[in-house]
Amino acid sequence: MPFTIGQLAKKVGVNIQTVRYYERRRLLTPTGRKPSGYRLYGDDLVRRLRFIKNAQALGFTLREIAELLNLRVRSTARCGDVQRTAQAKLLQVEEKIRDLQALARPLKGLIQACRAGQPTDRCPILQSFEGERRTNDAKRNTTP
Amino acid sequence: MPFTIGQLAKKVGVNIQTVRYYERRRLLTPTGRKPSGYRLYGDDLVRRLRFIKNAQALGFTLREIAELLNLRVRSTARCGDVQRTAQAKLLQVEEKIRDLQALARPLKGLIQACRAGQPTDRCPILQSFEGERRTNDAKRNTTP
DNA sequence: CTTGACTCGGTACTATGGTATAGGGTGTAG
DNA sequence: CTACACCCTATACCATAGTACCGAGTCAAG
Repeated sequence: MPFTIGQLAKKVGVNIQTVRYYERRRLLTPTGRKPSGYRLYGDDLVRRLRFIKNAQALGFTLREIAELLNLRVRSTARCGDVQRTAQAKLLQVEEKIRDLQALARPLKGLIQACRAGQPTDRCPILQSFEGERRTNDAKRNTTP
Repeated sequence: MPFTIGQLAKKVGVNIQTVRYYERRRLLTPTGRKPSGYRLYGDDLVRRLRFIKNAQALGFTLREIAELLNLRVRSTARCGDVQRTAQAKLLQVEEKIRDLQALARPLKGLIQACRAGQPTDRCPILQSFEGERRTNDAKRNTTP
């Protein structure tokens, strides 16, 4: 019992055009087509679409999301590639987690300060992550 | 010993145009100006600019970043606002952390599988976050 | 067998976050 | 005092991610 693009879009809460856009970007290929040409989707594609939207909210670009989705061990060959990519993504993810934890701290402090009626001078948020790491951003060109 | 826009941009590794763009967006006001009109920046603005770039990599929009940067307890008045915003941001941050941890798990599994030479059928990443929460996205219009 | 909701592909438009370029002024070392 | 690197404003342009609209075909209920 597969469903149409409109039903998929409604289930996940995205625009129909967006679904078609992801198809052009090779992120979300329909399970099949009706003879009429209508796209047909199964539940796995609901999960995939949700993944895309969630990953986006974490600061991954569509290009990076495609990379994540293509990660799997097909055979012993190409395993080096997969391992390298997965390792790189893992480092990226772990850094994001650290940064978010650093950001959570002053937010908690702020909530405390409010409760205590203690004015906090300057901006306490700035104390969170001051590093100059700049790990991210697939879009940066390394040789300008 | 404040410095000019070019030096600021170089310190943080962003384009000069970008710094001016953030100024237009009211995210980064120079400390002062020379009589000639040259913008002048201090070390606090280096930190602020780094914050902006880091927060962006975590999936916050410039609008959200401005909100974060304006969070501080000025007086006992307006404290309700601050507390509410900080609380909302904290929840958002904590959800991002959970999602990233969920994403880290299959990445680790993948690296293990590679080492063991165990092919993983299908895409193991998809198992990470399947929820339909959709907390994020300040840009969604609530009434379409 | 018509009507209304849905879908098709294609093209055009939008918002966000930048980046480039033009035309002119500033600052300092030689 | 001039050459060169830097800065100014302003405007134009770009990529990414999405959205809207068009004319035409599809599908199911009445």
